[in-house]
Amino acid sequence: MKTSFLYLFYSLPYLNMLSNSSKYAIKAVLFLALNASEKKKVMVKNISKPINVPQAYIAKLLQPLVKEKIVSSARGPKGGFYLDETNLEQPIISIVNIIDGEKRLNSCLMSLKKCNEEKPCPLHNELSASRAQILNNLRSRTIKDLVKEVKLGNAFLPL
Amino acid sequence: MKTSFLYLFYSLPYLNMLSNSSKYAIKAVLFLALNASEKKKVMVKNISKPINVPQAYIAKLLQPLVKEKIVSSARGPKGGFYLDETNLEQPIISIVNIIDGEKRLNSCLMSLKKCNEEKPCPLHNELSASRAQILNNLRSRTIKDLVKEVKLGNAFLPL
DNA sequence: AATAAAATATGATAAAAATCATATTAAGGA
DNA sequence: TCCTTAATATGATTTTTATCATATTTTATT
Repeated sequence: MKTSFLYLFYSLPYLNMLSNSSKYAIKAVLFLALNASEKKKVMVKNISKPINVPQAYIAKLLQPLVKEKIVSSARGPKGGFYLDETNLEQPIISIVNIIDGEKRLNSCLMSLKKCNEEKPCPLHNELSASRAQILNNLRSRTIKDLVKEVKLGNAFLPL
Repeated sequence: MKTSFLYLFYSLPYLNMLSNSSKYAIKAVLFLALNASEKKKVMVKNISKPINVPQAYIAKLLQPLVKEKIVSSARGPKGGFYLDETNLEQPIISIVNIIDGEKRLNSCLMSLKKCNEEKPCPLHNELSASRAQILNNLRSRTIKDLVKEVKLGNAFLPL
């Protein structure tokens, strides 16, 4: 069945739900989940290369994630980043919320400032169903879930 | 069937294929296609309100579209914007190419500067299939097609 | 012809996102 | 204890995107 172009069109508003920074952060976290452990910490430079994000940039993105306990780290020699069990249980959405702030994902899809639950814009209800679905995914899936899916075999890791 | 979160994850790189400006422009053009004609031109201020984009902003976006014959216009009293038959036959992608430039849609999905056809990045081939599909849609569908679909009845117009 | 209404052209400003640089702090190993 | 390694904190810079402002040109109408 041919996908309706309208589908694409309607999805336009979603195309900015995540910032580049969030995407980078997700990539980095997934990379750590797959390649690091408490016994095998990974340094920023060894993260930035494979996921292809400038070192100083990804380093900065990792800071708040460490502070909010999405990622673990250790300084000094033998130091680096990794995920512990608790980290792995965090939902994907927390990464986005930390990097982009809560507002972005929750604001009006049409960027209509005056639009809100009480006074919804024309599209609010129609769109919010599919948005809710996306949000739900981000909320209910943990990093671990993501790792599981990757390992199960759809298999290639987008870096 | 539950959508794999991986699907979402893999689609991350696409989330920036279009700029906001392009989306605004597409909205404006579709709005004109549905509401204007040579006999019933629409002024910028009457476009900007319903599609909810600042007047000066959408005015600026319309200029290059007029110059490239995606949109028609007339100055002075009774002037305004509209689409003629030729305009309606233009593919959606031309809007994007004019507003964002050709580069954006064609550059590496992972924003890898060194990546190109000869020296593709690890993801290039996997991703390029689905990208090709999107591009193909944008290339093969005209504004008229879009209007037709809207009128046929999936029906609501996202403004 | 004069007037007014519209697009057009141009550029200034603001805001956000991305990137770079550097000094500081903590930890391990000699 | 001292040195080195690595994260951390901070902030500066650059680039891109979005927005605003204003003067100019064209055209219909009177």
